[in-house]
Formats: sequence, C-alpha cells, structure tokens
Amino acid sequence: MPVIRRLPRYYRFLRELQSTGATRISSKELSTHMGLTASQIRQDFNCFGGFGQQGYGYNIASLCDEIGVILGLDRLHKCILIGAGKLGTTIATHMPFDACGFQLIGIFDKSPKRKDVLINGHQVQPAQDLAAFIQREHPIMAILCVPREGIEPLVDRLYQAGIHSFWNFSHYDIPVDYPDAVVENVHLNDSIMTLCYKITQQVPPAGEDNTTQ
Amino acid sequence: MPVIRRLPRYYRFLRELQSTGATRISSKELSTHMGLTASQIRQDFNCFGGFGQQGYGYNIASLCDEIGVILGLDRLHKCILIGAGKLGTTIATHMPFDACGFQLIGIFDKSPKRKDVLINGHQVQPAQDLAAFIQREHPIMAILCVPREGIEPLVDRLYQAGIHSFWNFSHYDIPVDYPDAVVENVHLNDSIMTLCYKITQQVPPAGEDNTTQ
DNA sequence: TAGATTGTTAATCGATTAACAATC
DNA sequence: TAGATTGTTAATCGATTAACAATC
Repeated sequence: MPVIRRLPRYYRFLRELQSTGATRISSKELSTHMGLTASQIRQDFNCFGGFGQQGYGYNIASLCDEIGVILGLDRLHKCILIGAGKLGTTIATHMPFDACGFQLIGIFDKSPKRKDVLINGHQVQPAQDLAAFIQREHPIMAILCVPREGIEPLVDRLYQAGIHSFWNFSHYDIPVDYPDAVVENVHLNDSIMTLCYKITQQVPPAGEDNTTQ
Repeated sequence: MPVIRRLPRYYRFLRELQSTGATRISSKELSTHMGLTASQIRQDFNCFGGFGQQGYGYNIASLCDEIGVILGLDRLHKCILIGAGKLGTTIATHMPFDACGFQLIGIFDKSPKRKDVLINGHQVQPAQDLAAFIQREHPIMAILCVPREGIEPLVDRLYQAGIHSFWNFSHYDIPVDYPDAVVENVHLNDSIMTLCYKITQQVPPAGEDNTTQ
C-alpha cells in the first residue's frame, strides 16, 4: 500500500523525464532524484512484475506505460458528481476529468431549484433519480460536494446503489464502516494542518516541550 | 510521523463530537469511530504527553486544545503567495487563511502587468521585491502557484531568503534536496490516481494479473 | 568476457497491536 | 472498594534496507 502511494510520484517524474528525451534510467539514478533508496525502487517495481533489465536498467517509456496501467490511467472511469453548489460547479467545470482518467457522466443536486441548470454540458438532475441512473449507467465513483449534514445518508444510498468509491469534499470525514468502500476524504485543511505542525517543529518553539517527533 | 498524519483526523472528529455536546470519550469508543485500535489511539496521544485520566478517558475539550497546539492551530503563521494567476487568485480569495492558522501577508507575481492588481485586499507586488520583503516581514511559508517552468529557481531564491516551508500547487514536484525544507506538493491528480488504482483493484480486473498489492 | 544493474532473499528497522500493571 | 480505562512495556507484524546471485 505504501508502494501504491509512491506510484503517482514515479509516474509524474518519469513522464517529466521522458519529455526531456531520456529513454532509460537505473534504479540508482532514479533514487537520487526521488530521495528513496535504489533498493526500495527495485522492490517497488517488482511488486508488479519485472519491468527492468539486468545490466541496463529501466526503459522509461514502457515503465511509464506499466505504471499507467496499474494506476488505471489507460482507460476512463465513469463518475458522477453530487452537489451542484459553488464547490461542485467549480470542480465540474475546472477539473480535467479526461486527463485524470475519469469521465463525468452526470451531475446531481437535491434542490429542485438547481434542476436542469447546465454545468459544463451536463444538466443537473434531481437526487431522487440517482438509484435508477446508477443502475443504468454503472458509474464507479461519486464526487461528493454536499454540505456536511447531507453526507451520511447520501453515502448510504450511493453505497446501496452500488457505488463504493468516493471522493469526498464535504469537509466531514466519511466513517470507515462500509466494507470495501474506498473513500478519499479531501480536506484542504489536512495539508495545512500537517504543514503547520511541521513548521512548528522547525521554528524554535515558543516554550512548549520538545517531544521526540 | 504517521502519528502526526493522524492528528488532523482526530482533531476534526473531536471537534465534531464536541459540537454535539459530548464532553468525554474513551480510547475504545474513539477507536470504533475512527477505525483504529484503542491501543494505537492511546499510544498516539501519549507521544505528546498523557492527556487522559485512568478510569475516566479523555476530556474532549482539553484533548482538542492539546492537539490544536501540536498542530499549531492556536496561533497564526505568516505566509506569502506567489503567482497571481488564475489559481493563485482563487486560493488568495477563497482559502480561509485565518481558520487554517495562516495570515496572508503578501502576494507576488513576476509579471509587471499584474503589479498593483488588488486581490482580496492585497496589492500584487513584483517578484524582485521578494528578498527584501521576506527579510522585513519573516513569513514562514510560501504558497506556490506558478507555472512549472518557474518553480525551481523560485524555490532556490525563497530558500536562500529564509523560507523553508512550501505549499506547492505547481504540478511539478519540488525535489527533496533542500535540507530541512518542508514541502507539501499538492497534486489534485495524486488523489485521483491513487483512487483510480484502488478502483481498479475493486472492480473485476479486465484480464491483467492480480498481483498481491 | 567484463561491467552494470536487476530480481530476490535475508537482516534491520519502525510502527502497530496485545497485555497488563497503575490509578482514577 | 470495584470497575473502568489509561499509560507503558513486550510481542508481532510489515516495510525498508542491505547484500548478492542471476543475467543482460
């Protein structure tokens, strides 16, 4: 699982490298750029099968392709977006779905006022049509942009209807008691809070105890 | 370090709980809500000193406060934003800096055209004034919203000038070879890619091998 | 063939879990 | 006091690193 979390970084770096015209790289070289050990990199790539060649290293193009397949970037995944408010509209409009491997196939909002509003080519649909829509179109993920009060019953409904992957922007953590559900709780604040803490550690602290890590 | 990454989640959940009027919680109870073991929770809190009381549990309010202090949420950290384009303007306008423990004290852009444009009460300043400004005001973090080509020399300059913490939106990973630097490379795609992969795992895969994660 | 670099196994390190004594 | 629940130590588990044989 920590391996998987590193894959996107590998992917980005290798694509970047590829765009400079490079064709091969060794685990050693890669390790200096990524701040990991060569050993770990070889271990990582070998989790998914031997992509390298002894005495040569890794072919950047095919390595990229392999990682792309693992990450599911070689195909589009259908998704829906729920909550056509400010945040939802922004995401629906500005997120490069295709480039990210997604295809937005529907936007929903429970407010009748928002019905049929056109956002980025999609007519907002009423939330009560969700179950039927899901059964018909089989989207695989839901992007949640609803207020925190609405989130729990909504996730229940979606889960029942067959969506088990969520990208949640609601500023409320979806609890973990859905078996096999995949939830990415996206909180802007998360990063900021972590960063704050690290800053605190770095700057001479103002009188509180220096606990180890 | 994994402990620190869990703190924001603890914090959010406890605040949520607090708002419902609850005053105490045991590690056992907390564990069911958070999907962790009670043991781990006690271990986590004890990294920073004993916040609990035997036979009673934890006082939610004071636990929140303690975690808030650890995360640096009890005070404001000065920061600057660089790159007053579309993304930078959006962040400068919509990010709740205060609520996140930050205070935006300056916006910079290298383009003379953007000079003196007013964004959320801040006049855009020319990038060449950066060093002097940093020396005078001592911001602690820079939010980077510049195109990827510009990022490397910029980070060099900022680092020299005394900023060692970055929140980077440039869609290019800042390399890790600045000692003690704290970089949060924020890629929308990261989450999506990871999610893609997890979806892949979940959905019956279309003919590729089922490697053990 | 010699040099380079992978794939893979074993050793180390760190984080999580279990257990239980301390104590409210 | 008895019950509950923490703080803390020891045991387990998993991930990272080191080492080296396989092989291009």
